[in-house]
Amino acid sequence: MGSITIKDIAKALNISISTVSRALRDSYDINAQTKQMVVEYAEKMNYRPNPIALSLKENKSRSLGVIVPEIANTFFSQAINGIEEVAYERGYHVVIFQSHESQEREISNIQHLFARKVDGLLISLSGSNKDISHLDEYRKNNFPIVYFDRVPETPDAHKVVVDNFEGAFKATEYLIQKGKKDIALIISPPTLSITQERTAGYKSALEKYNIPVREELIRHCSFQKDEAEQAIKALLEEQEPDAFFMGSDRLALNCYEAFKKWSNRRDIPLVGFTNLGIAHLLEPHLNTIVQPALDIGRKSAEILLDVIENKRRGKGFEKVTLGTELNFRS
Amino acid sequence: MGSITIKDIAKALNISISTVSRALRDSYDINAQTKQMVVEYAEKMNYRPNPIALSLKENKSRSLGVIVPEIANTFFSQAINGIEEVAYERGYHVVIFQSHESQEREISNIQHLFARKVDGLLISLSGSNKDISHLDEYRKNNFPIVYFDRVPETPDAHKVVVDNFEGAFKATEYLIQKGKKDIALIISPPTLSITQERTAGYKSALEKYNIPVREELIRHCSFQKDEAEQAIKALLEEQEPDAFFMGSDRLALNCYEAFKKWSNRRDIPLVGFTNLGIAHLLEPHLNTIVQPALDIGRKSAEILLDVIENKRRGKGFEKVTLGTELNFRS
DNA sequence: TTGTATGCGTTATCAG
DNA sequence: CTGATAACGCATACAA
Repeated sequence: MGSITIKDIAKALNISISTVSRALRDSYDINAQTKQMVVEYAEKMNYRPNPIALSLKENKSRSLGVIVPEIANTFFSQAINGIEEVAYERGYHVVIFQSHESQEREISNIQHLFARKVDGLLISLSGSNKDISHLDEYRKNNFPIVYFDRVPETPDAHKVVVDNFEGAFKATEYLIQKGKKDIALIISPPTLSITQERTAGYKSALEKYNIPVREELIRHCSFQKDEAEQAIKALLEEQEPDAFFMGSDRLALNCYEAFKKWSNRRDIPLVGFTNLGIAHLLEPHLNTIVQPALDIGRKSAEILLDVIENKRRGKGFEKVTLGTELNFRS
Repeated sequence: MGSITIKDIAKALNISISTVSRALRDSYDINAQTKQMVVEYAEKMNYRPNPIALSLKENKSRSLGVIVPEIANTFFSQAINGIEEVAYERGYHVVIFQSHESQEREISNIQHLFARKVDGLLISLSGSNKDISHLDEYRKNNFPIVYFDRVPETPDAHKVVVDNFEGAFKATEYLIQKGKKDIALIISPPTLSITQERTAGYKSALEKYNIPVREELIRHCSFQKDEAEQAIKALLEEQEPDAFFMGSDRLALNCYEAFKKWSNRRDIPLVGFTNLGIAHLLEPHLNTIVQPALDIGRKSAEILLDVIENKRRGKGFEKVTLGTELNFRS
């Protein structure tokens, strides 16, 4: 286990450290025999270059930082799966942090990550973010960052998102086509990009079918359970909605639970933006708009690594929009 | 962003690098004034020691490796939460890998982790493991390892588990007290520690109530969906069980789904060993035995860090057993 | 083609 | 009390 170094190899083979380094690096100017000897010996001794020494030398770590609000959330854990897949394939490893929806922790995570010299950052913004000024310093210095799912407004950023507008539009349209008119929307804090886009999709569908938008049917909730419950309860008591659209992943479950607690109406259809795998097992049924989390992760990592490795010189900022998958009961 | 180094400070203050280092380290023999000057300047310039340089010097990385079968699993993501909490508190960061239930990937992860010079390893073994011979090398060298949830048999290891026997016993007893006698058990591969303990708990409960164990009611399944489905279907058709005990986390959901598909009997109670947060929302109801995942993670990390930091000299190997929480509908 | 020297950021040892 | 120097593992410019 006592890891072997190029120094050990050099000593054993009676050659200089640099020769060993060159042989292993396949550098120019190296005698074929010497090279073979070194490579074979290294193989035999199971030599592995010390990544820490490399990092120190090259001032990079071959690691990517990932910040998500919460790991224990199907969408994010699936996205992380995609990120890891691509990262490991390309020789990077992944350091995961959770912001727990707190901007403060997000900032602290970012500092940690930079102290650790990650080569790039993948981030889905916390729900309590006012802005991304805490990233300004890095953005100005062209530090590689890719935002996914919850992205900032600025066009000067790489982003991977789903077509939130379309997903919300389709969901609302589905409910309208079921004859519903008073469709409640429970949605994430207005600061988030997803909130705005999904709300717009919802309103646009209503407009298409000439249904007036009732602002009192729209409620913003952060991700605490009781908030969702309050919203649902108030809506049920005050507005008598004939359908519910839960516009955000974790919110969807909290809302579903609250609905089940406060209403036994089975004629009120429920639609949620969620990657929860078990929605189809629920009674009453929860129709879902599912995000291609794995692909989001993959694509984000690909862009980030391309940026890091300078494989997209001059290409400018990219925004990738993926489609959503609709699971509606016919 | 261009991180400032101890060298920059020395130059700016016209003193030597070593003096700066000492001032910052609060080492012995240092003039109070000099120290103050350095500390203030470092503060002002937002100096952060380069962890990579430290790692190289000290030959450790202040990072912990974590290997779990799957992140996108409530139990494991909760456990990781606990691990991270303790790790960050004590100044370590966490590198997470997934074995995807493959021993091959587990081995590759371990190699990766060691190349990265993690200071210790937290691992929950993959379901396809034959043994832990791939860890022998590290175990022999006293490399700090803590196993959690899915642990090896050897007593020469730190382990954090739940009382699987008791949990399974209680679950079975609950079903017996509901008047059930032909209780089917669907359980993980026999190689896993959890499998053996839970099966023993199940059998012990039957014995206590003088119900003969019918081996044909016990089915082992790995974690693929169709396997669970086959098992449930076969049991329903061939054995007519009057209750189901699903003895493993991911299995539970697959089995539940299969049961719902192949049977509409609502008089057959279901109990599952699972941390799935939404069990109470399901119809038919899924009674659960919940593992204190967060605490398992916390405790594992604590032990590991104590081992790493030599805070438990001479204490020998520790096995911590935590209780399960029962969510049975009365 | 190979070896020597240097530096990445830090701490520790040894002189002064 | 402070400074110079070596060392951690590696890659590389320069010298031979």
